[in-house]
Amino acid sequence: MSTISKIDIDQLAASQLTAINQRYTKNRRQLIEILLQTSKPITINQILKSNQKLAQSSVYRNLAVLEQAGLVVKIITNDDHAHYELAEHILDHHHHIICSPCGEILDFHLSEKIEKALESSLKKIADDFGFSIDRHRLDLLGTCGECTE
Amino acid sequence: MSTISKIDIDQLAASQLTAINQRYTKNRRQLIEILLQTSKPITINQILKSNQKLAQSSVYRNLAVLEQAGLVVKIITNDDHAHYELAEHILDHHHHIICSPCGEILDFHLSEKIEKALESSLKKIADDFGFSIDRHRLDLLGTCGECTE
DNA sequence: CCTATAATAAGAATGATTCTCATTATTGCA
DNA sequence: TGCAATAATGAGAATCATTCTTATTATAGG
Repeated sequence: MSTISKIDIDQLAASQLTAINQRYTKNRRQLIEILLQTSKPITINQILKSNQKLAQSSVYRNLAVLEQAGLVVKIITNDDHAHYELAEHILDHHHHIICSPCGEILDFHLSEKIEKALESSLKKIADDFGFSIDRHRLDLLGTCGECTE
Repeated sequence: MSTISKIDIDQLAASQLTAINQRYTKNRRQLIEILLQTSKPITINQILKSNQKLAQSSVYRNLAVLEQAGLVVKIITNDDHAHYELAEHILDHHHHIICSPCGEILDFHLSEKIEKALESSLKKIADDFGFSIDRHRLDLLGTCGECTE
């Protein structure tokens, strides 16, 4: 669990937005706030439900801006709706366990040992392919307890 | 690299389709054939280009059927177009390295040692979450050599 | 307090994917 | 082999998440 405070995130958000010539507006603050309060990736519809005053088009646009600023990550699965969560330097490095039937996504962590081993492996592989790597992602796909019952 | 032969795949395909009350028709044969000849996941548009006689709606429908039969896997990334490839029991277990700028996807393999360690870790995690797991996927996201130049 | 510029939000447009349905192919049985 | 009965096909329409447009509103800096 991350221990970053609200004020730190505001400073971070402001500086990362400034870096790409964007402002840290009220709407964008609210999006960060909502994502901070949620412990798992959520959809645009869930965001709109949690704050009825937000305009759909603005939420789409602002999440894209926040993603460009590196503050938010867009998660695409086989579900119809994209999910969003805060970037890993705000939360922490983690992976996703996804329920295919209902689309829910939860975060999980690998042990440090395996994570390290994996990372060094991936670094070599990226070199072999002539890729420069931004990040890796690891998903577990299955069915949650509720959907099994 | 897999050494499964064409005839084996036809038998496999026929039996897995039969299992879900579907036929192994000419169109579906051709899709399997195209995917077999390609060494990386491809989009519907690429499939349509490689065989101009296929109808778009049929390709969509039949790939969905082949996916239900467990013969084909649909790969969704942040790219606009889904990619498709043969299932892992036909190819073999592997992961994807994805170029974000151009959307290309290539296959890579982890060493057996790391793959095993990862799998046993993931099994425990799935139990903790009360999930039954179908599979895991690991993606490397970055920029390929061509897009860097 | 002004002015220039950026952000907002309502609704239109886009486009990948899915659906509809009339036509064509396939299967199993007589 | 011929005949239903049923499934697959394919052309185009429909869907729907997402993106774009544009007039209005907010913001920053002099």
